[in-house]
Amino acid sequence: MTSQVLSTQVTAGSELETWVRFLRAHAAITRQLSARLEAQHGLTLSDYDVLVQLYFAPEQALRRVDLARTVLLTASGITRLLDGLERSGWVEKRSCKTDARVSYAVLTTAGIAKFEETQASHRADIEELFSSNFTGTEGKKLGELLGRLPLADTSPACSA
Amino acid sequence: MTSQVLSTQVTAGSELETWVRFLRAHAAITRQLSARLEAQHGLTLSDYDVLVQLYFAPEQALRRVDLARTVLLTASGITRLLDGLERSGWVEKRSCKTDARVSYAVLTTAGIAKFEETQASHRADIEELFSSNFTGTEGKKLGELLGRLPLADTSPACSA
DNA sequence: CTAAGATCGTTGATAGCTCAAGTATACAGA
DNA sequence: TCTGTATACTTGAGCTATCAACGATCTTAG
Repeated sequence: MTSQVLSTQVTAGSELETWVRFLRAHAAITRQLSARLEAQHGLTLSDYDVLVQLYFAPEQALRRVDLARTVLLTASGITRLLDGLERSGWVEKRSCKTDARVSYAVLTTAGIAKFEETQASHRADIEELFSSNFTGTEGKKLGELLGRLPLADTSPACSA
Repeated sequence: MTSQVLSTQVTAGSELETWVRFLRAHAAITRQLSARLEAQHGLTLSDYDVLVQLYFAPEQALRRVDLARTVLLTASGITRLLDGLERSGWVEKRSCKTDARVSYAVLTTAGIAKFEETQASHRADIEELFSSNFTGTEGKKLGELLGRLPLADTSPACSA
C-alpha cells in the first residue's frame, strides 16, 4: 500500500484489472486515432464510422435510425452528426416514398470520394496503433473474445 | 454486397473487424455502466476512476498532474472534474509545502465513505457486463492482450 | 542573480454527445 | 372513422472533455 505504480496497483490481481486496461487502451488509442483523422482529413471517428457504413450499404443509403443503431449513437446524435457531413457536402438527405417519417442519409459522389481517399491512411493508423500489437492468431482470439461482449440496449430489436 | 448485416458486413474478414468490435463493445458497456453509476450513486465513470486512484494512493492524496496522467485526462479535464468532486465535498485541495505550483487532491472522510459505499455495486456491474462473459483463463488472456496496447502519448514520461 | 525554459494549474471558447420534450407520420383496434 | 400508441426525426438545454492561451512558480545555465 505504500508503493506507487498507480493504475496497476489499484486493481492488481483482480479481474477488474482487465476492465481498467480495456478502458485505458480505448482512451489512449482513440485519442491518437482521432487526432490523426482530424488532422489529415478533418473527420471525427464517428464521422468516419458513418461514412463506412454508408459506403458499404446498398445504394450508399441508410435510414437514420439504422445508422444510429449500428454506430451506437442516439437518434439526436445522428441528426447532429449528419448535419455536419451534409454541410460538408458528403452526405445528402433523401426522403422515403413509402413512409414520410423516415429520411435516408445518402453518400454523395463527393462523399464517396472522400471516404475512398481517407480509408487507406486510417486503416494504416489502426493497424499501427492496434492490430500490430498482435499476431494473426492473437488478433483472431481477441476479436472472438470482444465479440462476446453485449452490444444490446441501444438496439432493442436485438432480442428478436 | 447486397446483404445487410451492417456492422459486420463492412469489415468482415479483415483485422479491422476486431477494432470495430472493440469500439462497439466500449460504447455499449460504458453506456450501461455509467447509466447505473449515475443513477445509483450520482457519479461519472471518470469521477469513480478518480475516486479509486485517490483511495488507494498514499494518504489518499495525489497531485493533479499525476491524476491526469493515470486516468488519461487532460490537465484541464482534471481541474473541472475535481471542481465537481470538491463541490460535493468528497475531495479537497491541499497545497504543497515544497512546490507552490502543485496542488494535491485529497479524499475527504466523506469521500472515503462515498467510495466504499459505491465500490461493491460498481464492481458487480463490471462483473456482470464485462467479466462474466469470460472464463478465468480467457479473462487473463484478454487482460494480457489488452495490456500490450500503447497507453503512451498523454504521458511523455513514458519513454524514460 | 538573472534570464530562458519547463512544469503545474486554471480559464474561455468550443465540440460532441446525451436526455427530455415536441412534431409529424404510421398503424392497429374499437 | 376516430383514437391511441408506436416510430422517425429534430430541437433546446446541459454535461464532459478538449484545445489554446495564460499566470505562477520552479530550475538551470550564464
